Formats: sequence, structure tokens, C-alpha cells
Amino acid sequence: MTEKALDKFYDHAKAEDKWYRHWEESGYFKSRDDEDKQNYCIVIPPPNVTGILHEGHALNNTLQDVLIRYHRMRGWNVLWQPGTDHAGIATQFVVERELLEEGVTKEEMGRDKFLERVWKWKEEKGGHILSQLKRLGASCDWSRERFTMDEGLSRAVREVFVSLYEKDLIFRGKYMVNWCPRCDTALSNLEVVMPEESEAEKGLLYYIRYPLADGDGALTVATTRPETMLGDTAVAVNPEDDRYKNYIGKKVRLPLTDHKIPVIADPHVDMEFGTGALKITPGHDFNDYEIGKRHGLGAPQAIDKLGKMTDYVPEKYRGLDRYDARKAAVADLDTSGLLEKTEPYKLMAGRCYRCKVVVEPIVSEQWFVRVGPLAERAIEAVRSGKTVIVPKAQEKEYYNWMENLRDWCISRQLWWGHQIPAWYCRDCHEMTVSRHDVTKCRHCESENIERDPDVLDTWFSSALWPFSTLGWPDETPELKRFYPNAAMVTAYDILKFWVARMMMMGVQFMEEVPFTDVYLHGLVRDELGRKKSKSLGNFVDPIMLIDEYGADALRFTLAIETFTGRDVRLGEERIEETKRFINKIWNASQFTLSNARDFDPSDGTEPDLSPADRWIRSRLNETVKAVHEHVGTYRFHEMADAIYHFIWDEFCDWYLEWTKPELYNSSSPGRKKAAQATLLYTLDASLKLLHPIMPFLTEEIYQATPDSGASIMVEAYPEADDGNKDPEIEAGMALVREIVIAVRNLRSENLIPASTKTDVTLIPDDDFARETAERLQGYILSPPQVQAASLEITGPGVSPDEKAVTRRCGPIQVCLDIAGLVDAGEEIARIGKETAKLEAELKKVMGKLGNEKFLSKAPPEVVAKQEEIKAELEARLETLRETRSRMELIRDKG
RNA sequence: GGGCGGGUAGCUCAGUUGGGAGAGCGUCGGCCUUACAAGCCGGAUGUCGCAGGUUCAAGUCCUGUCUCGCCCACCA
Repeated sequence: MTEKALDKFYDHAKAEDKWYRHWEESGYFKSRDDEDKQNYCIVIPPPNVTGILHEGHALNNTLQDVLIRYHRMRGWNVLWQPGTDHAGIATQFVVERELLEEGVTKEEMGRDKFLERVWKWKEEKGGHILSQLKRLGASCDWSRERFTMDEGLSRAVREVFVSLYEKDLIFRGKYMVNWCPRCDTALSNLEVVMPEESEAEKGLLYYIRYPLADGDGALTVATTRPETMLGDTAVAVNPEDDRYKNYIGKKVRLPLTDHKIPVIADPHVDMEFGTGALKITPGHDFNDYEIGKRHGLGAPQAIDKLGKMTDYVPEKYRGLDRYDARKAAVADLDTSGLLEKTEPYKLMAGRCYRCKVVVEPIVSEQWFVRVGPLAERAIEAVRSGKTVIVPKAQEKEYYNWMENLRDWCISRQLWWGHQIPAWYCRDCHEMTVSRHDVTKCRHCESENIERDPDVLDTWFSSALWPFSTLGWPDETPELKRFYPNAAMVTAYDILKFWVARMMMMGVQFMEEVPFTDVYLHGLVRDELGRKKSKSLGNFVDPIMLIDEYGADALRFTLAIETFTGRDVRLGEERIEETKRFINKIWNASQFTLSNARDFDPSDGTEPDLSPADRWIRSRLNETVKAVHEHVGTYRFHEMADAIYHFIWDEFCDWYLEWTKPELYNSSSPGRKKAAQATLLYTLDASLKLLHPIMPFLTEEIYQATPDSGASIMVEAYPEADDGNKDPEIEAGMALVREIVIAVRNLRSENLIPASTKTDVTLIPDDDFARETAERLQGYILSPPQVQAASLEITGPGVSPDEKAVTRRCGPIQVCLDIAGLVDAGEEIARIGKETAKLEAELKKVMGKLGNEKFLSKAPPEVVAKQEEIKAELEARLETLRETRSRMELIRDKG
């Protein structure tokens, strides 16, 4: 047998590098296609190609890897499909900035050159995040890496676009959209973000007088954006508003211009707000746009796409930036006495999610997806349970969102992205939408055509990710095998952006949901529960954490902090705790391996399982069951917790101690052999259980075990084996543990130094308890902190020595002879307190048992349980009283 | 304004169908016991936000209420 041993300390850096390379080179990450096996596929939420790993990615990918490794070890056909997203605005932004440093603008460069440049950037610097995922241990099938703009996926995008267009689910039209003047592009509603409360602008509410065109008087309107008045086409009042009824139908003179605009009545106007008169700017406000449409007002554009005043406004203001125009307008109103007053007002203006510039509603020609029909089917898919959202509470968010969807603006005035496959004819002005590039107008055959310069919203291609990555629109074997995906793992803040849209597209194009489960995890926060933000400076680079603590420590900490539906707190103390756990495992492994060095399964000795061996096997079996259950329900915290407590509390704290007598001076060769076998067996199973969460550590130790194979990651995951189940021995050992704890308690409470050995007497209530105690007595003496000089087990009915302190453990009374070692006064006080506590508990139980309704209506097993509790409490109280009287004896004698 | 989720030990939080209140950290006390002092053993601490209700039985279900947070929304 080859000599294998662990180093004194675990070197995570060395192990991570070594084993990741080993796994990758061995092809273990590659998906399998075994016909007999179940299929399990997760497609990675594609990180932006510009992305840098942050803690959210670390969490997201850890959880996915746990699921993937778990299912892979169970022998399923597993595919973790990796890839990156082209991230339209983000990527264009990065490259533009690079160009800016070189003193070139993208316009000077031209579209084609610019795109070449972006591709070059992507090849050289993009996708760095994928190598960071490898550091984390992610077991993606890297041979199948995809990019949202690679050839296959672009074809999918094209197919979907044209197909939706043909079904009239995509249309082009002039509508009001959010516009980012800095990025010079339309944005979808989701790309407009509200600033933090603290960052809200301290704006003003301006009260402006609009004089009546004929006659005296004026209407005063309130606005936060005085510059938009240059585009006003009406003033609206509520039809119910008595103050203004006379004004309806009249005209007012729009200050700063020579326009006369009507006063109209519209129920949208809130009588309580401001003056109750609302200026209407259909060109630059969503509500006003709707009102304008209702009243046929038109929507003049006063502000252009770059945020500057247009030719529509009086010459004086033309070309001014919207904020300069505001200043100018306010100044002019003030001098002409039309500015009645101003009030401070908190302004929550929407901003571009990318550059944080305040967006401007602009009317323009854009492409939209008609989401109504798509959403309907996507809602139904969740309602019917075809896709299950975990946690359940998020389903409501999903419905809420889906039922109130507006059409999705999918065109972006960018260069980087999937260019819209529509051509406009300069001759007949018809449009040609096509799966293949065209050179002629489909309607008049003219070659005088021009392609729509816009590209699609990045989320459009992301929405196809669950099937486009598998080869759709081709009918590939992968598509057949892995669609629908088994699970989608992502943070809940992405539900609307992405999950909802994947659902719509999946159901539409595959006639089948994209995934059967959606698991939504929380956001990563700092140890104080704060959001990660630049201003707080609480960002931590996960790679730095991996360098310092190891990938496994980070992964395990993230997993055990992942409570369903809640945000995850990641503080370094938590990782430190995990590091201690790793050290514990390492040391327990060293102990096991060094003590099993002379273990030879084929030496002819028949292993003789001790009660402790049977106990730990039974406990392991329970743990295995629990882990399977928890993985199946995405309870990552519980999964990690179950393994943690099994290894630390049961395997290390009890079982290892109990094996020592067998290992150091065994009673028989069979017993020693069984102990060694059980140690190895339990360690091996524990490592496998833990492997999905801590891949590197478990591989490192596994490789040092005597029967290690090529890799733990392709070993079979432990399955429950009820042959190991042993309720009888579990009950017996539970009693032993109680007795050991009782002895420790008695020693500790009576301040008996560890160097002082004491005599322990056990008084069983009946013969069965006596037999149990006798059979297992070796286990009572061996754990640390018991320090018994002798152990005597008497028969039932024996009275404790009058100088002993006692404690009851179920059917057994534990007595410790500590005459002369204990302060009787203190002991009596302690007993007094404990008696009071027990009496309170007993009273509660008695209350129940004395209640007729309880007795008649409660299930019998519950009544029996209460009887049991009552008997136990009474017995403990009796013991306490006896001890107390003995203590009084000692005190009085002393 | 609408929707959702929290309020349990000093701190951070578990608690899956209602049946004797838990973990980790911290704290206090005892231990260098031959895997581990990055460790071992033990103690203390809770009107489960508040008020009602359902039930034999409520941290758990219902109603109301206070409070913190998140998401959505067309109060200029």
C-alpha cells in the first residue's frame, strides 16, 4: 500500500491550482449524454463581457456549482452552460472611453471600424470574469462557452425577431420613450433607475402665472421643470374642480412665447397638488403625452435627443442645454413678474442605469415587443406549476409584474449589439424585415435601401439564452436533452429584467418553459446589512478573499449564509469561522488517516462493529437523507448546516473520542479493524457530502485516502442506506451522551479540577436501563472531561451515597462522590434555582394534562408525549430534592 | 398610492406541515486530555414587536396596530 499522508497544514492555494487543472484536463466538466441517465442543465446567467467578479457573482455561481456538482456526482447527465453577454451600452461605453483617451470619437471612426475595435477589445480583454469563475471552482463545461453575439446566437436572435415581426408581436412606431441624452439612446423602463433617497435632487417647485389670453386674470401652474413650458400645448384642470370651471375652454397666453394654449379638463389632474392646474407638455412627459393624445394636442419637441432646446422654442433659448434653459426661463419669468413663488421640492427624476444622467422622455420612432400575448402564456406557465419559483413569495412579484407590463422598447441607438434586420426603401418607403441580409426592397425591388441603424436591447438576446446556447434554431441533441433547463439560479433583483423575459420567449418559441425551477437568491450585503456601494467603500474583491481564505472558505460561507429568500451577509469574521471548520476537517482527517495506516481490509480479521461504529453510521445515514432533502428544496443553509454539525459535533466531538480506546489499546483486533473501517467510511462519505460546497479541500483529502480514485468529483454521491439505520443504538448512545454530559456538568458546577478524579455511580430505574448502561459503560468513561476514577453501576432501587451529588438522565440517576470537594451552600442555592425552573415547566405540563378538552381532543401521541414529559420532570425534581437534602446534611455536618 | 418581506438571546440570524424556544458569534467559568489552543468542556441570558381572535395547544394560522426595509406606480 502506498504511503499517503496529509501535510501539517492545508495549503489552499496549492490545492486549488492543482485540482482545478486536474479536473479540467480530465474532461470532468464536459456534459455527458448517457441515454439511461437523467438530464440536468443549468445555463449560467451570462456575466457582462466587461464584467469583473463581484460578491454577487461569487454567490450566484457557488450555488449553481453546488447544484451541478451534486447532480454530477449522482451520475446524471449534467451540463453547466457558460458564456458571456455582450452588454450593449456597458461595452460600448468602455471602448468609447478607451478611444477618448486616444483623442478619437466613435463618429470619427465610423461604425464598421468602431465595431472592429470593440471585437478586438472583446478578444483581448473581455470575458476576464470567466477565468475568475475558475478560481472559484466553477465546473462549467468550458468547451461549450457561448457569447450572445457569436454566430449561432445571432442567428437565434434574428430568427426570433423576424418571427415575432411576422406574428405582429413586434412593431415599429412613434411613441414616447425614455431617452438618455448622454448615451444618446432609448432605454426601456427597466433601464431607468431612481436615485437613492439621499441622492435625490433638491429641486424647486415653481409656481408660474399663465395670463388669460382674453380678459383679466391668470391661471397659476406648478412645475418642477419650468423649461418644459416652452413645449406646453395646454393647461389642464380637473373637471370637478369648482375653482376652475369657468376657465375650461378659454385660452391662456404661454409666457416667454407668443403661443395661446387652451385650458382643458382632464380627470387625471389632482386637485390637491400644487394649484390644481397642470401645464401639459406632451412632448416631454409620459402623462402629458397621454393627455395630449386624448385631447388631440400634438406633441411638439422642445428638447432634442442630446438634451438641448430645439428650434421649436423661441430663438433666445435655442441650443441651450435643458438645465441652462431652465435657469434662463426662470430668470425671464421672474423679471416679467410671472413667477409667483417657489417651494423646495424633493425631485426623484429617473436616471440612465448606466451613466446616471437624468433621462428625458422623447417621442421617437422605436421598435417594440407586444408583450401582452407573450406574458399571458408566461403567467400561465407559472400558475400551472410548470415552472416553480423558489421562494414562493417571489411568484407574486412575478405575477404582479407580468400583469402590468407595458410594451417593451427593444431598439437602442447604439452600434454594439444585434443590428435590427429591417431595411427601409428610399423609393417606395416600405420596410423589409428579413432573416437574411437583403440588397433589394421586397416591395419595389429597388436597391436604394438602407438598413435600420439601431441595435436590439441586450436583454433581447439574453431572453433566448436557455435555448440559443443549446443550438436553437437547429434541433441539436443538446437542445433535446437539456431543454427545459432544470434550474435557473439568479438574484431576485433580476426576476423582471431577465427571468420574466426568458419565460416569455421560451414558451413562445419552444412551446415549453425554459426551466422547471427558478431559484432566486438574495443580494450580498456587508456584515452590517448594508448594500454594497461605492460611496460606502464596502466592496470586496472575491478574488482577494479567495487568495486569503481559499475558494472553499468563501463558498461554504456563502452557502451557509444563504437562507431562502433573504439577503446574504458576507463579513470576514464569517469566513474566518469557516476557515476554522476547514482546519477541523483537516485535523480530523489527519487523525483518521494516521490511525488507519495499518488498516488492511484483506488481512483476514473479521471486523466487529462496536456500538459507536454503528451509531456514527446511523447518524451519517440520517445526515445523508437530510442533505438530499435540502438540496432538493434549495435550502443551501440547511445543507451546509447539516454537514457542518455532523462533522463537527458528531464525528469529531463524540465518535473520534470513542474510537481512541479501540485504536490505542483495542479490546480485540476485530474491534480495532471495525473502528478503522468506520473512520475511513465516515470520512469518505463526509468528504463526498461536502464536495459540492468545498470542492478543493475535499479533493485534497480524498486523494490521501487509501482507496482514492481519479477524483472525488466523479465519485458517487452518498445515498441513504437504511441498513445503517439503527434506532436502538442511537437511543442507547443518546443516553450515554446524556450521562457523560451529566458528569461533566456536575464536575463543572462543583468546580472540581480536571486533575481530580471522581467516583461515578449510576443508579438505573430498572433492569433494562442497567443492562444498557453496563453494555455501553466504556463510552461513558472515555470522552474528555469525564475523569472518572471508577464507574459503578448498581441495581434499581439503590439509594445514592449521602455525600454524592446527583443528576437524572432519563431512567438513570448519575451520582458523583465529591465529599469534601464541594461548597454545599452554593450547591443548595443552585439546586433551588433549578428546582424553580423545573417546577414552572411541570406546572405548564400539568395544566395541559388537567385540561379535559386537551385530553379529549389532542391526538393520543401528543397526550402520551406530555405524560412522558411530566414523568421525566417529576423524576428530575425528586432527584434534586434528594440531592438538596444530602447537601444540607453535608453543610450541617461541616 | 399599491404590492412584498422582516421585527425571536448582547450581536447576526435559523425555526418546512401548529405540539417541551435554537445556532454561530460575543460573554462568564474550567481545561495545553497524545487530531486540532485555528482546540476541548461547561454556565448564564428570551413577556418570540404590541393587542385581540381561532384552537385542547400559537414564534408558527386569522384580524388589527406600531415599526424597519425592499419593489412597483402617472402627484406635475
